[in-house]
Amino acid sequence: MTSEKIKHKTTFETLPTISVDCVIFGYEENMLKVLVRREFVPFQGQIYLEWKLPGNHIRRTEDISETASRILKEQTGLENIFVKQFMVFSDPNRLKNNERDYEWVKPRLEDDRVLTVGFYSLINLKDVDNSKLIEVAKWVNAYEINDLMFDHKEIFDEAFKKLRYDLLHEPLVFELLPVKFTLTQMQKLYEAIFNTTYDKRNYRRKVNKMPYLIPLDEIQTGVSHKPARLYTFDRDIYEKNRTERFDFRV
Amino acid sequence: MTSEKIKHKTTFETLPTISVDCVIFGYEENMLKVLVRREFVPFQGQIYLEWKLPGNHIRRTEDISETASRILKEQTGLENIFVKQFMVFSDPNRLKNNERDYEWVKPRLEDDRVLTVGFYSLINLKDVDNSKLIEVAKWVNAYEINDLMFDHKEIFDEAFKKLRYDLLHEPLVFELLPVKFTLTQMQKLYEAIFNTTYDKRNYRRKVNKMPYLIPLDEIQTGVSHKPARLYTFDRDIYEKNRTERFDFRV
DNA sequence: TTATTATTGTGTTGTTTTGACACCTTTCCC
DNA sequence: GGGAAAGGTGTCAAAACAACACAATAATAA
Repeated sequence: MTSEKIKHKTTFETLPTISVDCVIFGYEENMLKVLVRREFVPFQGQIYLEWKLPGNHIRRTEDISETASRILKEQTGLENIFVKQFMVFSDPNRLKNNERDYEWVKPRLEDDRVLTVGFYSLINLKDVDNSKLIEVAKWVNAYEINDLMFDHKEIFDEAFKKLRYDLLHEPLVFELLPVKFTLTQMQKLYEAIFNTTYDKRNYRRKVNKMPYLIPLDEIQTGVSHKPARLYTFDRDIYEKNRTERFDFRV
Repeated sequence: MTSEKIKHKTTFETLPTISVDCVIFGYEENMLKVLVRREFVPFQGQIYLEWKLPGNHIRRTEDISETASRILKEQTGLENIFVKQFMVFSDPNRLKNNERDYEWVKPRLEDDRVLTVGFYSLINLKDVDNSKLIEVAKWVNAYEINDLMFDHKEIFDEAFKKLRYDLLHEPLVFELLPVKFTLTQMQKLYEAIFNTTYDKRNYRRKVNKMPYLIPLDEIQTGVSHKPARLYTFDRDIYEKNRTERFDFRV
């Protein structure tokens, strides 16, 4: 029984100097959203309402992707979600730069020198059961994130940059869309991510070159305009057709 | 004096669960090279000659870029060199997958659960004074790296991938070239990195669109063919002209 | 001195891609 | 039935791309 207890302790033991912070992107109503957590921060006799990214320390027995997936499960109730590491933040003073935030976090830590690995995640918000969403969490328009605890704004900015960067190489938008979607939904998603607009005809010509974008024999229902044709993403075709770019920046 | 001694200890204190491993790229004689370190590994009565990437634990007071630069200084004697983090490797068993390597490394560690942050670095080999190069280090053709200790081959592969990936966004090749270089030198460098060939006329037309590639009024000397015109990279122009790509993968 | 070698530097053509642009068709709601 | 709000479509000029050969120039050898 003692040996069982020690083994159990190792499984859940966290490494005090390493954490994972997650930038969880979702898409809904033509808006790119990010999940933030609320905290009440007492400071000098006042209570401040603050927002931060979800995060946690890694466990001794975990790979960091497992940590990220665990955080996601805790926050949204979802499993098997796309997660990708994007950057390490390792300033020794990263938690100390704001006095208020530091006073709040210090008692929660074993060691206040914490390196964090940033992960971004992409969620189709149709899959999110809001009753499973952790009570203190909220989806915020990605373009309205302007003040977060610690260096979390910087982490968010870097994640957003990396998402755009990665879209040059991989069609990640499918992680944010339902299984069946219209071309316009996808267009508006790209527009939301890149904060730009694409000409519909040019965009349709471009995406129709994606061998893994499959037109369905179904159309939208319940819309007060001409119903759009539905499409889906074929992961097998995508994997079979992946090619590397032998290309460089001018 | 006791307080001074404690302060000194903190400055150099390393974090036992976090390290940095460096993939140092150099370019010479039309070959892309990588710096590897030799180790003699005793195992079951035999001594094995092994190669690994340079690496070290981070210090409590260091940002990981500082760690990477410190490793570079140790290995090559150089300072102010381009370094970029590319990936975190966090498998809890990453050091244990090979028994021989593990037995060698174990006594050197405080904790055998070590997360590492991979950095790649780009060096102009003309800047390297080989007398400053650490004795146990060697430059190896990047295409001939096939067996390294621990997960270092995987780290190397990922760095190489990221280098190519990043070249889609930034003209990093200038970090590998001397201040004055010929267009053909640069062409062969791109060819070495992408392991492909470019048509000279098409390549020249493409690079002549780089606003930051400055033709000099100098030509090569000491060559037994028509001397090529020299060019240089203007970082100020590059920074002024940076634009983001609103582009996605088909 | 001349010939040889090994490069450097250059333009053209056909094909493909890109950027800019407007209007008919289809559903729901009043 | 009319209006609103979309979905879906093609053309043209310009730019980019892929494929392709030979004159010019320095060092070295004969």
